Amino acid sequence: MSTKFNKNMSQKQSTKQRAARFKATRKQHRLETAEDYTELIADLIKQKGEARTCDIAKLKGVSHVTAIRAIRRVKELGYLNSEPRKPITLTKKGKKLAEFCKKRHELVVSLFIKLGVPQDIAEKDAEGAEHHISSKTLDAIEKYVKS
Amino acid sequence: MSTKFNKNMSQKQSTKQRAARFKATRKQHRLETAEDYTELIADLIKQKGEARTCDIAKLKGVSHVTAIRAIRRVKELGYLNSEPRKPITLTKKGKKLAEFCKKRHELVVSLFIKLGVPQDIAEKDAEGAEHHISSKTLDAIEKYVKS
DNA sequence: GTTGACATGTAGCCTAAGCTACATTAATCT
DNA sequence: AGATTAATGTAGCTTAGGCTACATGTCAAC
Repeated sequence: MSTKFNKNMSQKQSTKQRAARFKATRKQHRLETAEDYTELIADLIKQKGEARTCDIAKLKGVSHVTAIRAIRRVKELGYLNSEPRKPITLTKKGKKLAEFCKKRHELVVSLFIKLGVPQDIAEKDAEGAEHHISSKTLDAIEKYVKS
Repeated sequence: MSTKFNKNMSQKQSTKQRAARFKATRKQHRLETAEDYTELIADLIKQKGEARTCDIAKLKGVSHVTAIRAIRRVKELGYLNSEPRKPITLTKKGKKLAEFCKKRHELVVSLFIKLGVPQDIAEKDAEGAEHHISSKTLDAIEKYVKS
């Protein structure tokens, strides 16, 4: 029956679409670490002149071991340079990413604040949510925030 | 020097605050699986009358093995009942969670759409972002969406 | 009542992100 | 210079979330 056929097809389709969304979210999660560390390092360099492992670990709220290993992976992704016992620097790619992340963070926080959320909660919620905001949505947020 | 002292103190404070935000985000990530599966199961029960492992795996876009193990953990958290080779049901706690997640998802999607984001992108971005939206921020979003 | 298909379960592997405990290097302070 | 402290690195463990390959259960259709 055509009705049933169509229903089944559309169900299958929406299953696929939904699965694709979940997959995209998981992919984004794998990038979160890189984004967080890169942004943190940019901040430290701006504020202190250099980014050292122990400060990164403190800021991130993890053990220095966890930080060391995360930094190694972010390095492998090409966002930073690090040599043993030397402060960390960002590559061009890393600087770009940090800039984008900072802007995105600020826009999401601004959005929440404009909606009436208190600053501290806006910061906390933005921290997790921002990584999943695509550039199209970001554009829309920017328009609203600046209107 | 008092100035330096205060600067150090406030820096330390903000480091702690920032670390706390990251920790909260990590904690939220650990709950994401539970939220996703619970919501998915509620959907399946509503649509098909029952929730079976293989359908959950398909919807989530993972292997059935991954689904089985995730379901076991969500069960341990008290959100669902599952017995070998039987369809899964939600506990009272699970039903409540599913309801909250559904509402939250819809509100976040509505927010993005109201900001001018196309439906499909809104859905995709909401999928990842929604888990990090606190109830206070959700209230603010609700007010805006319904205004 | 067998067969075949699909659902479910088990074994065992990988990577990421977390940890503690211990080792080493560097810097600072008598 | 030697001792202390702080930073960095290594070893080795855990848990969560992925996977494939193989084993078993269930059910329907012949």
